Amino acid sequence: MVAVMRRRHPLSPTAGRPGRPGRPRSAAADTAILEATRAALVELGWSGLSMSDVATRAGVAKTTLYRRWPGKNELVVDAVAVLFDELELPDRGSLAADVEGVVRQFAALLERPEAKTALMAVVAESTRDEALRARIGASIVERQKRLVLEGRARAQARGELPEAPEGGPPGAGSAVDDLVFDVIAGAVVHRALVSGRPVDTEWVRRFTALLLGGLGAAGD
Amino acid sequence: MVAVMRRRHPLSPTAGRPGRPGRPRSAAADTAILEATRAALVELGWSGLSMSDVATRAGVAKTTLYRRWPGKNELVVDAVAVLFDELELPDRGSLAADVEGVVRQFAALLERPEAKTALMAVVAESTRDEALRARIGASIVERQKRLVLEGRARAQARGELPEAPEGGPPGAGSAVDDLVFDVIAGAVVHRALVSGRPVDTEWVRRFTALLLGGLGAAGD
Amino acid sequence: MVAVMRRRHPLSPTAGRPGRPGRPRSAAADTAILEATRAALVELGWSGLSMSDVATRAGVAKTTLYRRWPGKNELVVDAVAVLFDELELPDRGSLAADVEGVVRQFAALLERPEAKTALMAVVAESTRDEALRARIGASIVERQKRLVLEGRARAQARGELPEAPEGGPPGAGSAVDDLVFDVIAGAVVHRALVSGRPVDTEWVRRFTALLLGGLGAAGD
Amino acid sequence: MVAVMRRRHPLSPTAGRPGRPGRPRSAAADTAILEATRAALVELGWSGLSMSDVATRAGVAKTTLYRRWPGKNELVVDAVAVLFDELELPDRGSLAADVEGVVRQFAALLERPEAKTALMAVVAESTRDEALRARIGASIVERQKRLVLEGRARAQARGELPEAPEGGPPGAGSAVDDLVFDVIAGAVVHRALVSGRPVDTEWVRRFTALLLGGLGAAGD
DNA sequence: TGATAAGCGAGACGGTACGTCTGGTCTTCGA
DNA sequence: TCGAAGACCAGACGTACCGTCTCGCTTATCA
Repeated sequence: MVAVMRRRHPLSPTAGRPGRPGRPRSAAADTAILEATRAALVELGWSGLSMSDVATRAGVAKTTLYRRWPGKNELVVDAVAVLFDELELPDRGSLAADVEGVVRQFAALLERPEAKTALMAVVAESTRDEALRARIGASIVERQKRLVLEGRARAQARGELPEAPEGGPPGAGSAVDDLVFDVIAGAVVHRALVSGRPVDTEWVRRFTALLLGGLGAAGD
Repeated sequence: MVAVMRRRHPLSPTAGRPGRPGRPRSAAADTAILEATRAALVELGWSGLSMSDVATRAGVAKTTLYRRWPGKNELVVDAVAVLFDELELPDRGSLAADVEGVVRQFAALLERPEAKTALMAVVAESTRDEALRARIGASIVERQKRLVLEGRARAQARGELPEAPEGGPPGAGSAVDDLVFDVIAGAVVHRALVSGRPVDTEWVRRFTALLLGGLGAAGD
Repeated sequence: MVAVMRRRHPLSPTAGRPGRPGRPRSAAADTAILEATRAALVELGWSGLSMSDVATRAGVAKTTLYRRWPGKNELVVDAVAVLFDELELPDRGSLAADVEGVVRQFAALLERPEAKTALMAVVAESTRDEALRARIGASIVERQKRLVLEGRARAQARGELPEAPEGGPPGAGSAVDDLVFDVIAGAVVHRALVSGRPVDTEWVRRFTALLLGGLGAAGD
Repeated sequence: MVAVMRRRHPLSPTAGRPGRPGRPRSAAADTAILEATRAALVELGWSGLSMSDVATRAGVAKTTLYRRWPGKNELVVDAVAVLFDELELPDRGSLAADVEGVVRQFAALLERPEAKTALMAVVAESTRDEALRARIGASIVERQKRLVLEGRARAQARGELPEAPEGGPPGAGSAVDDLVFDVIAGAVVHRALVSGRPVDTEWVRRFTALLLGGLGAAGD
């Protein structure tokens, strides 16, 4: 017997079954709010962004914001999550080329000011907010990780990597997938945001070489 | 002939040569403030921390805080920087063991709640504040990077790694050092804070294998 | 064609026509704030009164204060102005008795600690703030002056004073009215607050005799 | 047997018998401080004046101020008191002319911005500070009142007024003197600062007529 | 001549209030 | 029932002054 909880802040904020009584929520408001949030992030950065300001930019009342998102953290996660929808991994013919592609995609994202300032901030907040961490995982991290899984599957199809021996669910990701993902995403983020140096061709080449060179050793 | 600039907020806030007129700054206040900051971070996290609260905890007036640090960002950097002073790398006899040691040190630090909540937050802020980035680099990043440089030098002394062919200054770090540092620090941070999974023995083993396996390939 | 200006701080702070959108201002807050202001004046005096303290006493947020009054000066003027609403001049049958009545009314007001400490202070501030002077004039001075005009009109009706020959608006007050008002109010205030002596029966008798004795001479 | 109290803040701040050990107080500092106080009053008004600012203007440390005056109130009283030393009453030949002279002297003083802003303010403060009231009385009020006493004595010498029947000390001032002083000073102050109108020739003429006309009646 | 004592500048100190801003909530009206 | 508007409480922000203190130094008197 599962009690159906009344979720006040669903991931898709406007949702709500159609047959519900009363005036339906404006879908246009959602779009305007998320756009306004990204614009505010670009202009003011994470710490300069305020809910009131977003409401004003979006031409919306503060109540409307709080009815859809519980706070600044969640709003920003949703606002930048759409940027990660654009991530794609065209087949470049070899594992090495695909890895370079992934790295460049991550790096390109991190150069967008709205992503740069927001990502680290919401991760920081998520260290004390389990629900926020889950939202980030679902909206952002999984979208990134998908690329890694795709790349691995493609390489196995090409015969560049052996088939995974383990019997987990096919799309779930093994321990090696997790490791590779942490290494790729972590290294790029650290290079770009902590070391503050460009993710340029030379660096991508070296990094890819290191990763591929080490891949065999990590599988055991 | 270099003009010595009057730094208003030096890294060591109390400094100032002794002959300066006026009542000297209380060194005890510095200690109390930094301790109070760490305590507040543990209890309230980054976003819950307020300058007023730190002042109250430290038994100090708000003016005393602002006289020494320009804002919350800088204060927190200094408060957590001392945690990185404890980092050490005992010689464990082999490169692999030393890498595992470094990884564990980083991971242990990131488990401390004051570091966990603060590090990502100040990095996020630093994306829009060049001075803050420099302060983080000097106080925190360099302290971490030192371990990598030491480990590499030790491995070279043992003959596990070839002598670096390039002629830069010995302690400065080559492109490979930078890469290795970004990979290690980035992967550990990503594992711990983004993926939200433990940096356990198994993971450390796999990661070290990957890194060492790839090291030769990245050197070119 | 007169542009209607949007007054941010009208004399009656809560005003605003009913059709205005948004939550209306709480009328109860107004009352509580003005009462709290008078209480704080009695306890702490003008210089000890602080906006924060008034807000706390009134059980109101500071923003609510500042939304209605631009500062301490204006708040205090409004808070003490209501004391002057109680001023009345019952007909005592003769000009001399009426003058004594006015004098006693003024003196009684100046014995109230909230008026004593506030009146001089806001007048002092008004020497460098034209808007404040206007507010004081409308809220306080005019209320006092009305008594003088009434007393004069009554005396004329009784035949104790000749009809005013000049043709100004009947209620506006002539130069003699102004002079008499300045003499009465000024003398009482000076006696009470500067000389620091009681406005007792003897003094009132002497003062009234002086004023009435001189009235004829001043009319030319 | 009167215990000689060690007065920490004598009226003449620099005083102190010459034989006292230690470095004597700088008399130049006194002058500079009082001048700086008047300048600050002109520029910033009473409420804008701060001890720190006065110290800076006078080229003096804050400690030096507080060693001489207990606070802003007392400092300002002393600073404006010297303006009242200039008051003089040349013999103009008749009581009426002398009264007009006194009135003009008061009015001229009240037109000086440093006096205008300071006088009412310190009187307001004095309503809750007995010592301050005494200081104002001695430094300011008595200096004004002296003119009234002189004028009365002169008129008696001329035969314009009867000799006072009472046998009090000659310079002390009778009840009528007190009344006349309160009427003159009060009316002028009220006209200038409360009503906010000029003390011009016409007003002075009318006021003097009223006062002299009423003088006989008040004496009983 | 040297000890003693006070004054002096500079500036840090613990406090308090300022007036503004933001976070979330609540209350009104009109759609 | 939603949405816009805006008032509401709470509390942090960073600044300004308050009046006191702690320095190192100077300038007097007295022994």
